[in-house]
Amino acid sequence: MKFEKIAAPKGVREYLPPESKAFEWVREQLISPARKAGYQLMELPVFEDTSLFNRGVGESTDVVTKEMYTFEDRGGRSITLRPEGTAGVMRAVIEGNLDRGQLPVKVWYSGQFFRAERPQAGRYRQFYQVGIEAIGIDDPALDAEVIAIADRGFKNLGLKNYRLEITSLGDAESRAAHRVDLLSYVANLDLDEATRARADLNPLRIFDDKRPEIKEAMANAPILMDYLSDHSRKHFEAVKGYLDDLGISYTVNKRMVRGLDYYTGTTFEFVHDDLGAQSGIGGGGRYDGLMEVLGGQSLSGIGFGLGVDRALLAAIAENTLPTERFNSDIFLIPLGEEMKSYVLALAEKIRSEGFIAEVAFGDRSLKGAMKAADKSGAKFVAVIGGSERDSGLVELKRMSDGSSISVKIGELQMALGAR
RNA sequence: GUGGGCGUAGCUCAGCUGGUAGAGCACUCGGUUGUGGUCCGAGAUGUCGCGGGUUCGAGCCCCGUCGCUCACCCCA
Repeated sequence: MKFEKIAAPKGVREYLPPESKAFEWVREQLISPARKAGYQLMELPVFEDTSLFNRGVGESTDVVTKEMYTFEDRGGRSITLRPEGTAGVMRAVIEGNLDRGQLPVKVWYSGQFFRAERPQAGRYRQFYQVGIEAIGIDDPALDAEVIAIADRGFKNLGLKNYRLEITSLGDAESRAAHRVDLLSYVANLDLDEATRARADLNPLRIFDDKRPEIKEAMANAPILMDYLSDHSRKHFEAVKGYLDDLGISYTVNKRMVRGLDYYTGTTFEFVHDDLGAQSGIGGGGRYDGLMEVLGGQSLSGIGFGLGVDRALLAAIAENTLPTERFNSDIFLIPLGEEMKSYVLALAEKIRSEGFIAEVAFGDRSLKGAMKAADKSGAKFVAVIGGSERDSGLVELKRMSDGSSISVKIGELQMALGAR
């Protein structure tokens, strides 16, 4: 009987050893600046009530209209695999009453997100993001710190070929004024059907079109930044000032568009130059109406999401990954069946001292076991047979140069630490 | 969802104008008594993505399909 193989679902990105080590490292570099800034972990479900995203992310967004993994569960509830992180965090903050305590609420998260898009380089149906949210304080200094935390993560990775673009999408008042003028401008353009449909959903989208003829047509379109209210303008100027003081370089992109409806005010994007079409490695911004829309208080918030998969691709492109591979400290080879139990116990003891100890399994020849030890990258090897057990002495062999010393079995841990 | 490119051993690939599959690396074992990385020898591994067609005969040609990949779109 031969069974057919089952492949992974389309578009998922998996990280297997040895590559998983690089993934783990990248994720840690990206999130450690948030921990150091006092952000605390929030561990959330990967699926939520569908209406959370419909309302939170926005009915007009592509994410909601055509990219969500939505299904009915056994209780007849409509469930969606989370396509982004902010809506879920806000839901949990409201539900857990975190907004009733000390503000700002500062949390970080890490995990998988899901969008049913056509996969391509750097774009997967299940992808990994780390992110932070700071909720409840509307202070431009906080905006600057949030951006600085993201930037620090990328710097931790050793990345250089990326840039930070910022803009302000203004408050509701600024946007309403702009929208009127933009709609009438776009109405006079000669657009194809698909583009017209996108324009009707959200006219800002047309700013993001990559086709030269569209870019040209939009050259004289009204820019949101020219419609900012006094409050929005002052806030944005202050953010830029803080970034300057922090020595974080940026360019103001007046035509930046974000695909999630909740963004307001300060909005930013990190773009890497070596990644092909999917070049955004992180992005975020302020979302002033979101909590209220989700049934909570009217509090402002700001946060970001960083793409772990893409950051890893960027680190590979810039060749900044650390080169050391997985190494155990010692590889123990039991000689014969009767020594296995003794060696398993010895391995446990060595591990309890904080060392990484592996055991040779299977009844292979000593030569085969030595090969396995070599491939494991172990720094030391010890062969343990009856004579070692009886004498209490073992040859501790250093794999890098083949030298060995005789040590007492009971003092193996000390020898590992010393050498 | 729309296009382009590609699908041969675990990996990277070769396969002449169609004659029923190969290399390198990796893997396993061995080169005599309990010690790896080099070297030598031996071995295992493929429904040539899948289905159909043309042909005496298809990995090579045709059609379809699935998958991967890149781009559009969108975004992390």
